[in-house]
Amino acid sequence: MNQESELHIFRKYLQKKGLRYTPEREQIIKEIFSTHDHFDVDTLYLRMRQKGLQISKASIYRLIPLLIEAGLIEEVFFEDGHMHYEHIYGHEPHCHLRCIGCKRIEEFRDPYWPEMEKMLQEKFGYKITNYKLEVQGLCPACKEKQKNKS
Amino acid sequence: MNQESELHIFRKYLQKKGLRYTPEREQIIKEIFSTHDHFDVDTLYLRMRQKGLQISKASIYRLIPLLIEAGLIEEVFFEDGHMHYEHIYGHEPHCHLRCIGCKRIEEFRDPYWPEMEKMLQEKFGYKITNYKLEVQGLCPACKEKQKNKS
DNA sequence: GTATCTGCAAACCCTTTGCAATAAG
DNA sequence: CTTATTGCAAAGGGTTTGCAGATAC
Repeated sequence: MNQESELHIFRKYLQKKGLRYTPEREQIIKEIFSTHDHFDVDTLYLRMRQKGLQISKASIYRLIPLLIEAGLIEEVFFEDGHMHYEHIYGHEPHCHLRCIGCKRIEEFRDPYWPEMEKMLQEKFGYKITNYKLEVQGLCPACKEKQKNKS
Repeated sequence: MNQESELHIFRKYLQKKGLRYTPEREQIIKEIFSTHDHFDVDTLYLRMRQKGLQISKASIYRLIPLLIEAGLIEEVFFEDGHMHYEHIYGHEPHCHLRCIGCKRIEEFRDPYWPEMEKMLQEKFGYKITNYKLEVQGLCPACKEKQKNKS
């Protein structure tokens, strides 16, 4: 939950891989974990520029696979022509409910997952590493708007 | 399940929208529904070329949003830099279990979905239109391979 | 007849990559 | 000192689009 932990985990990951801890990487990670929100490369880049941090997009793009492998972030969905990411370290596993009208995203816990996971392991013999549940629909406000149109 | 139905549904959709039913569109749809598999634009395009059908990629790209809106196909995942689609008309709703090793995909039914849907509708007030559950892991064969490596 | 559709090629946009200079360990 | 990293700009690759001719209705 606090920034030290993510940086610490990432440093250990870099060490194990023989990679280097640079000021650029530190700044990017701090920026990513400064909010609890999903992010995409462009938004992150602009956010950093606005704060006067001079980081190239290339460095962000090159960092992302490392953060994923280190278990700190993951791809959540591809939309509007680009990938969106979210933190996973320090977050309860959760699913997304997205409004197709206003693009709002609600998060919720999947109470059935433990049973489902067991079922999949038994039935298919897989070692499960990851799951992603995404539900789409119309939020109350957009539902209302749509009703008024028709 | 049979090709007439998809074409029929699509014709009705076009009519309602004031759009046109062309030989090109018919050929693309027939090709898409000639298998039960997922597909992507490039593979579909090459498959059609090999059969001697002269269709431009642009026509495929322009048709896809219509097929989605008509409820015949849907985006399943973005991988290797491009989108993958699957039929939904005439198919039971199902989820995907993908092996991160060999990229194999198993399909399964989610027995908990009806309850989950009800829960989401009650808790968030959404009108649910769509859901997508994707599980990743290692299939038995790839699990074995990985064990031997370490 | 009129508006949509087609194929082509160019444009677009996100992402990756080659390179030379820099810096971490 | 050695090897990874940076920023830049160019290349890559999937997808979209402008256009002029063709065609569904």
